[in-house]
Amino acid sequence: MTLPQNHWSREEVDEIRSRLLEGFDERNRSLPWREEPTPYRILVSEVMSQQTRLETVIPYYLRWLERFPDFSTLARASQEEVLSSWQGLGYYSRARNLHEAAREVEARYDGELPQEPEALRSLPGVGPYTAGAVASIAFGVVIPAVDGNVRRVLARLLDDPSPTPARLRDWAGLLVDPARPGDFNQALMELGSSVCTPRSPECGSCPLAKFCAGRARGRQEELPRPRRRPSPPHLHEAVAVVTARGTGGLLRVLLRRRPPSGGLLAGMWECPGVELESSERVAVESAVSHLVTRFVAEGWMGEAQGDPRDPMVLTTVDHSFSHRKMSYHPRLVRMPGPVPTSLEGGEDPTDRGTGTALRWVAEREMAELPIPVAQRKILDAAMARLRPEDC
DNA sequence: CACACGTGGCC
DNA sequence: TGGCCAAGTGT
Repeated sequence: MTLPQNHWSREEVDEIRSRLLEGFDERNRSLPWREEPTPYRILVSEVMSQQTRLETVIPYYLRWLERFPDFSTLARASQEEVLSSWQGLGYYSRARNLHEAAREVEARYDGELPQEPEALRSLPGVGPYTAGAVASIAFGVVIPAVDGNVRRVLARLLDDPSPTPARLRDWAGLLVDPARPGDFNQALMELGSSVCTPRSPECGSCPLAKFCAGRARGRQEELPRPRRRPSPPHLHEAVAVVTARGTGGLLRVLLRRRPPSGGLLAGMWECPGVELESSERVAVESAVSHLVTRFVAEGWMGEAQGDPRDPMVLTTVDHSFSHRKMSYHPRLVRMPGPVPTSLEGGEDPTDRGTGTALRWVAEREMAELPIPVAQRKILDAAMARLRPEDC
């Protein structure tokens, strides 16, 4: 392995830095967290940006800052508020970790984010990349920040198809400008996202082309080597969209909260569902029927008598997660109701510490609850189906 | 090291 | 439609 100091001379390292920073200054991209950077805002922006495009992050960031302007506000918020604000961004453990990090900052650091990379690293949701990014951007600590963009740029500069994390850290650490570490790190990332792109990199306009070993061999397009992933499994789920009228004829939907820690979509609300062995129509009908029978037996309809009307078939919703492909097979089940007043908005009497809970949610409350994208689609379709009629 | 963990955009 | 990828982290 080539040692960092043997690859480029001192003068060449200086030139790489100045070329990169020059382009960064000229472009001078305007981003909300660059307006009035504070450690809190930089941390929020970096966590939101994990595995997520900046254009997607910006509106979430702006809303987040209005709702949780500082560590103290975030630390005092409920998990439900936090997840609601994160709803649609994905990787919801980031929100739970950021929430917990804010509480640690309040409790252990007197409300001030620590500057030391190791201290940052110990906060939940802060790994090597985020610690480096926050330390360098918010505090001027001379430390690299290696994300996917930087990895690709370095793989090409060094002509290394599979650079190890240690090698990437060493090279990025050699290059980082001691005078402007935060700007340098961002410049390297922006080069990767705008010029040194995964496909069809624009080497002609790259300020570092003359230093690029991959380019010299004409194989920049093959660097770094992509990891092959097996295609994720395709699963099926029967979904019961159970509705009833409550006080004043207000429409309510029976929703379930997923266990609040660990696992897919932790703490998010959804329509009750059952994983299916087969996607056959009868399997769906049977599963939904079982669910409804159970809800009635558990008293969710209170003293109400009568059977639900025949379930209505809603359009199947296909949704790809990062590691599985789901087909949701929803049925709209209208209960005779009314929802007993004692159950409206109340706690789940059948929650025996499983972490899951059921609740009759008014249509209006759904906007406040953290509900994943696929479930939103199901609920929207169900509400649209109900609206034209009087049920 | 491998895998879980969301969503949206692009081709 | 399907595969790839994005300012990664936790286990």
